[in-house]
Amino acid sequence: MPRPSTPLLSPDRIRSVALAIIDRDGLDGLSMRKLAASLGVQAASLYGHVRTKDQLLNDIASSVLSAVDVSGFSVDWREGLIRCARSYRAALSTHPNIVPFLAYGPAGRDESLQRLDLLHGALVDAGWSRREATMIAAGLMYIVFGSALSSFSSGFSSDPADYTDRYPHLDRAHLLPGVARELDRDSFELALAAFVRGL
Amino acid sequence: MPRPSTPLLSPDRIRSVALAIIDRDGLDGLSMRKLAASLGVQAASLYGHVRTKDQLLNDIASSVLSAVDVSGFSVDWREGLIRCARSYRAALSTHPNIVPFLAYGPAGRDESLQRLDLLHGALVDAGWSRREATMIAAGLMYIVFGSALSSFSSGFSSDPADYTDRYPHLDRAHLLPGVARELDRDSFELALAAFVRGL
DNA sequence: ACCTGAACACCGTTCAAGT
DNA sequence: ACCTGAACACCGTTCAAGT
Repeated sequence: MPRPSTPLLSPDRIRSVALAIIDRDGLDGLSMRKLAASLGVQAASLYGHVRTKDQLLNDIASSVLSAVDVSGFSVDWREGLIRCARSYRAALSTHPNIVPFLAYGPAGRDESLQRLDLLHGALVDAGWSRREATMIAAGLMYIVFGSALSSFSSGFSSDPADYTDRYPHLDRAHLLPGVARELDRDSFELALAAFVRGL
Repeated sequence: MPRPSTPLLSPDRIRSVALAIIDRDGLDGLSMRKLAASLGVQAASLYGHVRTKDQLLNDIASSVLSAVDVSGFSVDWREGLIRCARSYRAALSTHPNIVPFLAYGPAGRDESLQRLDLLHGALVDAGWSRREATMIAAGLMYIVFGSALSSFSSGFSSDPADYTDRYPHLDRAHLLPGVARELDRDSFELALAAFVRGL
C-alpha cells in the first residue's frame, strides 16, 4: 500500500487551525495537544513542522500583523501615523485573543522591526530628530496596544448590575457590550487625534 | 508536644513571597509548587490560605496598584490626569513582570474601579460629558498600559548587533539597556503631554 | 518522509488523612 | 487549625520506533 501522497500536516495548516482555536477559546485555550487533536494527529507530530509553541505563536502574530499599513507616510507624516495606528488596531481587533501574546514577550519579530524602521525613517525625513522619532513611534504604539488590551468590551462589561451601586459616576450604559465596542473605537480615535494634534 | 503557636503560612506572607518570585523570575516563573517550596511547605498547603492562583495574582495586583495617586484632581483636571498617569506608571514599573497579568484579564478589581470612578467624576465636574469623560479616562489608560507593556527596555534591546544591518533607520544607541530605560520614560512623558495638550 | 507511543519533567487543584 | 501525600487531569517537548 503506497503512503498517501499528501501529508496530513503543513506549517500553514497548523497555523490557521491554531489561530482558529485562539479566536474561539482564547490564548490559554490553545494547547499543542488540543491543536493536534483538531488536526487529527498526535501532539508529537506537530514538532516535525513547528519548532516550539512559542515560535508558532510568533509566526501567527506576524501573519496577523502583516495587515498593518505603513504606506501613508508618502502623503504626510501625520497622515502616516494615523493610518498606521488605525490599520494596526484593525489588525489586532480581528484577532483580539492573540494581543496578550504580542504584548507579552519581546517584539523582536522581523516584520515588526521592518515596519518600525520605515516609520522611524519617515519621521526623520519629516524633520524630527532620531530621538524624537523613536519617542513618537513609541507613543503611537502605546495607544495602539493600550487600546487593544485594556478595552472596555473585554475589560469589565461582564456584570453591569454589580457596578451600579458601588461606582456612582461610572455610566452603566457604557458597560453594555454593544455600546462598549463603539466606545472603544471612539476612545481610540480620541486618544489618537489628541496625541497627533499635541505633537 | 504542643503545635507551634504561629502558623507557617499567612495570606500576607504568601503574597509577598509570590511577588518576589514574580519580580525575580517573571510571571511564568511563578508556580504554586515553586511558591510553596520557597515558603518551606507543600503546594497543597497554600490552598488553605488562598483560593486560586488567579485570585492570588489579583490580590498582588491590587496591592501594587494601591500606590496610584488620584489626588491631583482637587487641583485641576489636567494636573489630575498627569499625576494619575505618572503614579500609575511608577507603580507598574516597580513590578514590571506583573503587568502582563494586569493587561490580560478583565480589570474588575474593586480598587481599580474605585479609582476609575473618582477620575470619571472629576472629569464630569470639570465640564466634560459622561461619554467624553469615559473616553479620556480610557485614553489615559492606553498610554499607561501601552508604555508599561511595549517598552523598549524589555522589548528588543537584547542583541543590538543583529539590528544594525537590517534596519538602517533604527538607532542602535537607543537599544542599549541603559539608554532604553530613560527613553521609555521620555516616550511616556511625550505621549502623555501630547495627549493632554491635544484634548 | 511522516506520524505514533511512551516517557520526562512539569502544571493547578482537590481531598482524605494525619497531628 | 494547619499541613501533608497522593491523586487527577492536564501541560510542552523529546525520541526511539514504526510505516
